[in-house]
Amino acid sequence: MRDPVVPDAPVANVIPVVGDDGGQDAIGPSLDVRVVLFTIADGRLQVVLHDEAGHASLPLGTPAPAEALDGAARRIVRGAAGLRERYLEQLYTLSVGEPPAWTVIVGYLGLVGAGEPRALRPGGEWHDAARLPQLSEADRMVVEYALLRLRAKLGYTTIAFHLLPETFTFSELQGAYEAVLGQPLDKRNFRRRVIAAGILAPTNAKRREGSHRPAMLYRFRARHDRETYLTPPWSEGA
Amino acid sequence: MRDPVVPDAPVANVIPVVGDDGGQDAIGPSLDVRVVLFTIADGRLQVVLHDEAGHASLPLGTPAPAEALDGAARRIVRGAAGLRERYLEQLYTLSVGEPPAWTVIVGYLGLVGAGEPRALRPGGEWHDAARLPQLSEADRMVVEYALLRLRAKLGYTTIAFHLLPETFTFSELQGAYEAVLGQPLDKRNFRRRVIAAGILAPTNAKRREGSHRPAMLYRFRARHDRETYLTPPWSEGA
DNA sequence: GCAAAAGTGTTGTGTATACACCCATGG
DNA sequence: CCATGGGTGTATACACAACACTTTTGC
Repeated sequence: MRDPVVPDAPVANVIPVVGDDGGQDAIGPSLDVRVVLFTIADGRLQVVLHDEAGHASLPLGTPAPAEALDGAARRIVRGAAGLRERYLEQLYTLSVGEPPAWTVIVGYLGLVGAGEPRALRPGGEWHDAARLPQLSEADRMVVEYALLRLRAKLGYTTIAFHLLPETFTFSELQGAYEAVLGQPLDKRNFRRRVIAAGILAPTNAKRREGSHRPAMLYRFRARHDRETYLTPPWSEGA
Repeated sequence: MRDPVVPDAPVANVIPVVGDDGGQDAIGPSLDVRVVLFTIADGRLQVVLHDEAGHASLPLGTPAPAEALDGAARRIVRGAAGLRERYLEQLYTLSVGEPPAWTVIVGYLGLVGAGEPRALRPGGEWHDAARLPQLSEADRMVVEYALLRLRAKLGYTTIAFHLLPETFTFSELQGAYEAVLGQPLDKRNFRRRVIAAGILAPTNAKRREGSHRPAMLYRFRARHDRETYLTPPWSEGA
């Protein structure tokens, strides 16, 4: 039978299923929340890292007792990075290390709009997503997955708008897509699809910024289709 | 500025970002892994619940120190339910309750093929996914999200095969889709699409099981496109 | 021969792709 | 007047939905 055979659990000592005790007897893991915070600058996708003592790491923090995980992630963005995110989504949870360094890591994806202030607290720095310094195994995994999800969601959600300022030109929007996907897109087809989606509201303003025709400015028409995001209904999303 | 404004964190006391200490000083949450285990029986989508003392709950367990979360989920399926899953995927992590009952729950989605033995340990029972008994808030959320993900993934992955026996007829496959989606599908369009996807290998066998024309048996052609699943590259999937 | 499920095509409609030129402006 | 990015349309291929009848078998 050729069939997805699943290997046995690595540690596999049988721990009985607990009903609903506190579970405080065994030594628990430490828990931390890490955020992969993206923005677009100079037409390139960037990520916040904390460089300390020569090695870089994702901004992270420990949830306060009973603090919602989304709340902890928000707090990390605000506190550690000094930023205000526009979108936040839980990615994946993994368990790394051996006791007593056993840690459960909850990874988050965050987006910062190009309109917001993006100055970072000391120690934090924006890095090109394409050329990241060496990271821990765990951080690498989280970043890699964040990128995978972000790229995939460009296709079927309006997530890209959270990377832009409040009003923006078509070229900026297209540039955001290209920066995330890492490949150029056809201008006419791009416009057609975005317009067909009906998610842009034109403003009357134009942006004049060079010796060429001024560009029309648009605004994201909120229609925040939670539906298509495949995000759990209870999560607070953006 | 009409714009995804994010409310402040609920608990919002500033906890400094920790570098990489063990974090063992604050009281930690208890951690459990819960699995929403689906199968198809009698043409209906079913879920394992543990009925104890009158109220039902998802099968759950506590990860052993340093045990991978996927491993813990597998162990729960094997141990608590007495089953062997064909597919397993992490869903979401949530933090519920107040100290000292503070619990971090990692939710999993599991699939059991209709070919496998599906007898459950005492206390476990298969319930129609459409008519579940009352569950805790947390369990309800996890089940609801599992269904959402499963339905969505039917559309762009081959996940449905993990709900079927090793060989199956077209009608069984279509029935699985219909059971999960909760709506009928057109036979001809369904066949065309599945064949076009090139994921079925015909066997020579036929199934004869009534006073009507025997059906051709197919086998899933493994091509396990991890790609399309949008599952993290490090997860062990099925 | 009849009941019951298996199997099979065509047509229309919409959606995605490929592709090249004129427009408005500043200097 | 020229360099620069802004803005526009068409033709073709492909994907998806709607829809009904013939085939093979057991009884």
